[in-house]
This record gives sequence, C-alpha cells and structure tokens, in this order.
Amino acid sequence: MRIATYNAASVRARLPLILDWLAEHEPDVLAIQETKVEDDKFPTAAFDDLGYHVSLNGQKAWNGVATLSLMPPSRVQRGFGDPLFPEDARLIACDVGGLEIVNTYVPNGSAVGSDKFEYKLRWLGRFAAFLRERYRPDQPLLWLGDINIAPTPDDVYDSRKFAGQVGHHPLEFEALRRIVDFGFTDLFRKFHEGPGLYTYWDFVIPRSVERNLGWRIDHLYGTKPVAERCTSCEIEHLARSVDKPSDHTFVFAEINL
DNA sequence: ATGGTTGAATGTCAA
Repeated sequence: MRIATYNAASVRARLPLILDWLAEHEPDVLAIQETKVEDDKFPTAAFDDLGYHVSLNGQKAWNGVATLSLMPPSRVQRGFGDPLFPEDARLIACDVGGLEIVNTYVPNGSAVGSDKFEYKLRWLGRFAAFLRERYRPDQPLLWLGDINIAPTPDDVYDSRKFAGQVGHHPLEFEALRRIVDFGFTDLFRKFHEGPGLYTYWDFVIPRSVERNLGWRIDHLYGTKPVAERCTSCEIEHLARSVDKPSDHTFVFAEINL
C-alpha cells in the first residue's frame, strides 16, 4: 500500500493540486489535515470520481481532517469519543483493508505559555491514552498527519533559535515520546538521517522554500508489523513549489500489506 | 526592525 499525508491548509483552495497529485502518485490512502470545511461542503464528488472513499471529520473555517481510501473504510471514528474533552475536528481513525489508520491534526500551540500551548499538551496526553484504549502495539497501525512538533535538532532549520519555543519545546518532546512509547517507529527516519529534510516551509518567511528554512512536522509512525513491512518513506517537494501551494508538502510511505 | 503570507469569512483570527 502507498499511504500519504498532506496538510492542505484548505482542501477547497488546494483541490486542483490534490487531484493532480492523486492522479500522478495513485496512493491507496491520503490523509488530509486542515481541510477547513464542514462535511456537507467538502468536495467529496471530486475524489469519488477518482475512486476514493471519503471519511470526514470537519468543522467550519478551521481544523478538519479527511481520510481518502481506495478500499472502503470500516470502524470509522471521529475524535476521541470523549464528551468531557473539548472536541475540535482533529482526529479521524478508520480501518482500511486490515490496517488501522489514525489521521491527526495536532494543535499548533500558538506560543509557549499560552492557553493554546496548554491545550496542545493536554491534547497530546489524551491522544496517548486514546491509543492505549483502542489499539494494541502488535497490530498493524499507522498514525500519521501534521504532528506540529519537530522532535530533534535535525527536524528544524535553526534548532538553537527555536529551542524552547512552540514546536520545539521539551514538554512537547516528552508528550510525543509518551505517544511513540506505545510502540511506534518514525517511518521517515527509518530511511533518512540528518538535517535539512523538511515538510513545512512558512509562507511568511521570504523565499523559505528556496532557502530551505523549514520544519519536519508531518510524520508517519507505524507499529512493528507496519515498520517491518515499510519499504520506503519519502517527502514529495514539488507540491510546495507549484502555483498556490499549501505551506506543507506530501509525505508518503510504501508498506507491503 | 516584531515585518512578512494565506484562507475563511467579511471582523479578525489562526497558522
């Protein structure tokens, strides 16, 4: 299976780009984040025309996740299923052909010390518990999406500058480690070492793409049965350089399932 | 020097 993740920063604004990418790369699954649209306004028909099933957890204007799959999904779950936890549309989980797929848009966190940063840490803690409630580390499980954390100095263009700031903070590293300790392997790092390999480049920084001032914050994590069968994981840079790009690009893995 | 861009919605916030 070929499985990809993409923070679209509006699925409607990015629709032509996504359709082109699907036609060229023919993934079995595409996990989209920041769809920024309610489910009844999602461009479902355009993906249906390419043969994709569409599983949605959207909301108006912000957040929103969608999982496209050539095989029909089952066991679809939107959010944590916990009425006590403040729910915005950041998680959709489903089973595709026996592979459990959890697609998340982790809160950005805004700035260290803000309410949004506290929410990010609480969300990550709730997600660590969610995994242990719903899954086992010995089953085929893939967690992917916009993680909004650059977990090592190699994962951001200026680690010293951003040390202790949002996206590169020790409390985020600790929260992510608790999640990864469930039994995950970072599929991209299984194949690629070193700095300069990014998935996001800020719109605001002049010529951030050309200067490679980026962050690796879009990740795919597999349990052991997935990591063992994963034969490649690559970043697809072109989608960040075309007309009207998202500020993220695609990351995709091949898994022999 | 606290700038700059983008999208949703149409104020201004979020990223």
